[in-house]
Amino acid sequence: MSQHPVVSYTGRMKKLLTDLIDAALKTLGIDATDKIHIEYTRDSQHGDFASNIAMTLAKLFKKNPRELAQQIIDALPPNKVVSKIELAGPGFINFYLTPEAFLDLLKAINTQKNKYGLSTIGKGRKIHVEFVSSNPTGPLHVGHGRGAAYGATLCDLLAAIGCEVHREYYVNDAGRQMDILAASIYLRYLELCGEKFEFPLNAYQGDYVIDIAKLIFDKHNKAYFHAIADIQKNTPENTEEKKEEYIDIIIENTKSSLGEKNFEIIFNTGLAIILADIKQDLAEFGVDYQNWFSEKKLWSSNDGEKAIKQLKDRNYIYEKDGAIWFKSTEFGDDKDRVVTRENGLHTYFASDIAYHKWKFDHYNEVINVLGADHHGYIPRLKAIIMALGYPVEKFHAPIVQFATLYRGKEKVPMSTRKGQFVTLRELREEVGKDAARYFYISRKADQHMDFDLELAKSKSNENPVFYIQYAHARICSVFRQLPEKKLDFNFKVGLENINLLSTEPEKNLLLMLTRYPEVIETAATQYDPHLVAHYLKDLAESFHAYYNACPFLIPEETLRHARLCLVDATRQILSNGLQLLSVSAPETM
RNA sequence: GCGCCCGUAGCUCAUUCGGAUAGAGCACCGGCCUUCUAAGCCGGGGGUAGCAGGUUCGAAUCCUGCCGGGCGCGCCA
Repeated sequence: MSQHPVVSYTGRMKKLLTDLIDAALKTLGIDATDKIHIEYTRDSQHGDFASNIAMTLAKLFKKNPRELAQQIIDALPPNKVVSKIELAGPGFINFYLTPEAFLDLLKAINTQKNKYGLSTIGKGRKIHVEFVSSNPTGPLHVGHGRGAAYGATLCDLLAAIGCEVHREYYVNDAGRQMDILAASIYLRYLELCGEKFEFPLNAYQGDYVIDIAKLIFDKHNKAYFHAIADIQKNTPENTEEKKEEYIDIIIENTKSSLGEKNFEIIFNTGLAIILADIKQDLAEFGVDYQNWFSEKKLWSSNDGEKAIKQLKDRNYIYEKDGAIWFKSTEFGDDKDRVVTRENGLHTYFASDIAYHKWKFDHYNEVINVLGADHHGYIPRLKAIIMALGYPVEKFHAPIVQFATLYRGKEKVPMSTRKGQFVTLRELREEVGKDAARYFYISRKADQHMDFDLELAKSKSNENPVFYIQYAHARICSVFRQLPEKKLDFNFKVGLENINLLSTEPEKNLLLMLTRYPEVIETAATQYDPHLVAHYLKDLAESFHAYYNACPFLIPEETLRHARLCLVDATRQILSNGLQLLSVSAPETM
């Protein structure tokens, strides 16, 4: 065996048993290595591990599964780790392990410390991950928080299995929504100048817009002032039916009154302040990016035109009704998509073409974490990738479902434009970063989630994250008291006496520990961070049960050392797992 | 209307991508602190997995239909 600092221990115990069964099958003249599947048992009455191999092969060879299972059992080579084998049910083979089977496990955890669980199975994968990418038209709200927590944890998991991960936030710093924001800021500015008028229904109404206007007013006073009548000229009625048209004319008037340069100053001031706020918010949430990708730059750098031209050269671009279209239907999309509008402006979709070309030009895998409202986008994104000639199977777009907010039983209405939302920052301040990070990823991403603010605020102690952290703190406390009680802990002696760890809770805890590397691998490769959250809860549960069943700080030397070996390994795994989730592992609580 | 996601205990969710008697937390009931942190442990009640079929040794999981919920279907972003 070569001496890598980081070793894959994934499925070690499973691998061991797989090898045993494989050997048995070979003696029976059967070659079916890839059919062997070992699983954990739900019930300890079925042993520690089980295999359904006899049932799988029985179907193939038209044999009696129980008879075949018995033959396999009889042919198993002798070994030191299996204490008992049973034939059960329709043909399951159940394995019971000896404590010695876990010797390497405890040794590895003790040696590799916070590196334990890392692997190299993802080595060579260079992955671009885009997540959150909320328009910089306002602060992040709790809906974005889920995407942020999911994306960040996913990235950390992929890095943990050895992938090279590039985290990126796509900044929509061009386009109509940003113009609406600039106009909204300007209107609030005019209010500060003393103008009185009805605010457009479609403008951004949050207080943060007023705050930005105040900054501009404080600095420049009335330098940008134009009469509201100029801004409102030619507008239709300010009604729900005509709100889109209304705001577009407001934008036009604002641009022509202010002039391009001054409009840009307002625009950029708003963008800079909001983007800075988002960056700080995410940083405080433990979410870091390698790059903030500017949509605007895509076009100022000519990448946009180049991407469209590439599609044109491949004959996927045509003209109709004065607009330029992309033949996405050729790649399974419902309808073709406009790239350049009749008015000559490129669409958001055109930016996506250029951006995804850029991604695949620099990375060999692309993950785009999308909010549930963007799921309809996936077919056209795939169309882009296929049309440009990139491998579509290297593109993944996991969907993060919305978190529906509740205040007690009352649903909280959410609208960015109306400024009615609970911000991610508010949530963090109320429930704390640890609880928020854990809670967000504790559910499957494609599962709808109800987020009760009252519960999160008033009873944050009920959050399972505290349960896990408590287990960690308890262990730390045990080791703190070791010297106080004039006792010591010798890891080597503990290992030598590992066979003393024979009680039910000890066996359970050992079995939980062996699962860790596989949980990381599965969570990473299946893009399912929630598996880690649930695993840690289960691990903590096994530990709390052990804690209550067996004392650790006892006079008997050998038993004490053995137990503390197990307890210390548990602390290490709890710490490693929490770190992956960006949740703290406190030593006292 | 079409497309995607989903429907599991009173509530919020798991169920190792087809395995054995479907599990936790919260809530409810009963026990456990002169002993390593009671933010804990042990025990109990609680289920036709939306409904109806199908596939097979075996289905919450795969297929079909129906019912119910969320989201999406612009020359918006």
